[in-house]
Amino acid sequence: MTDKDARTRLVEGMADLLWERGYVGTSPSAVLARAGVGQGSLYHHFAGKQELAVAGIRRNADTLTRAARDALDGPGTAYERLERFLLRDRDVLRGCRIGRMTQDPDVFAAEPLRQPVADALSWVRGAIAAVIEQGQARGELVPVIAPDDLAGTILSTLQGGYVLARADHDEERFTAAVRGLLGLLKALVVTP
Amino acid sequence: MTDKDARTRLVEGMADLLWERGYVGTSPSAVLARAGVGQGSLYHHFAGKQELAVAGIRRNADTLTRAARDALDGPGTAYERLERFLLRDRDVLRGCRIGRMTQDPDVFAAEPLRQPVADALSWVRGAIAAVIEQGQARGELVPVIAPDDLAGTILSTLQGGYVLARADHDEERFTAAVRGLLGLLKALVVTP
DNA sequence: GTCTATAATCTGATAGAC
DNA sequence: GTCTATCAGATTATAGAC
Repeated sequence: MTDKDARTRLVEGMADLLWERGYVGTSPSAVLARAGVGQGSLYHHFAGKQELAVAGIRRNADTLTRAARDALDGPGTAYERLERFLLRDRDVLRGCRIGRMTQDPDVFAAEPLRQPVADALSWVRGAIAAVIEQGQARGELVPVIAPDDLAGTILSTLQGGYVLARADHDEERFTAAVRGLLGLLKALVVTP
Repeated sequence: MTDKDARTRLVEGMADLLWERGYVGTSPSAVLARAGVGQGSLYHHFAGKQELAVAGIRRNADTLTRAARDALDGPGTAYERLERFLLRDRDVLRGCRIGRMTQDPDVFAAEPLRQPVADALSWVRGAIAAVIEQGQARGELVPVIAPDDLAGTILSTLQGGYVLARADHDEERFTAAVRGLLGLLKALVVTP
């Protein structure tokens, strides 16, 4: 990590700390310590904490959307693709690096911070909805629920699963919620 | 509010600020300002910020479990009771006053802060599971999903619904997720 | 019990040397 | 570009008056 330039190390350090501690819980000095750079580099490359945080959030958003796309794309029926997405490897107790930002009061209030969070979650929701829509069009899924609504339910279950798991320090809370959701989704699968 | 004693006003002020700004985002001085009391009162009644926060979290936990019980208890089929719980009036954009605490790094790390959060969410999950179990026992719901798993899915959808709504500054994201969930739950209802 | 005064430390940012 | 030095203000807490 020390082989990269100061700017890159600052963005990576901020991205990690935003995931761990959120925006109000992250101080510029903590980022500097993690990145191993001096005060001057931060204020040379960025206007301040907020501008660096925007870059950190964008980085985390890229990681999230890439992982979602990798799981949702590829072969299989709609159910199989959703299952692959729901069961993909996750650092459950760390929570969602993007979803957690919505609880931060300063992120909620400042448009530059909130926009990339909203964009990333909307993108994932849209990708899930597309799989559902295709499944309904192909006759794999019973079309009793609007794809957008069901995509919201699926993404919400994941986001809420992180919440319950972190409350109990127990990944199983997340796994149980996903298991329940997969049970519900199976009822939509058209059996020939 | 000024007609109550300093201790009560401190707990109420802390509870409100924990909901709005979380633990790391709330300073003792902000609580003092909201409660309208001096520094001395805080450190007379509590050992410090953390002990006051424990009292604030307990207060918010009481509010949550009371509201959940009021919606889940009462007449109706299992589906009707779950629907009443899912559609109850909520201050969606403010998020869940208990669920949001799980994203706070200091709450996640400090047992005295985390325990009342875990207890409250477990209580609500158990109350939902009891309704499902009863519904399955009475033959109202198809018993294809373990009540505990499904209760986790339902509570997760709510917690995640807050996340999506706050990301977009739009209550409809929460409502859509709940609508999708109700659609899934309807498939479990036994039709005579 | 409640208040104000004080203090050590941290926060977010600027100045200016190299 | 990157660094260290510095700074005004906030944070968390203690001391002691009333």
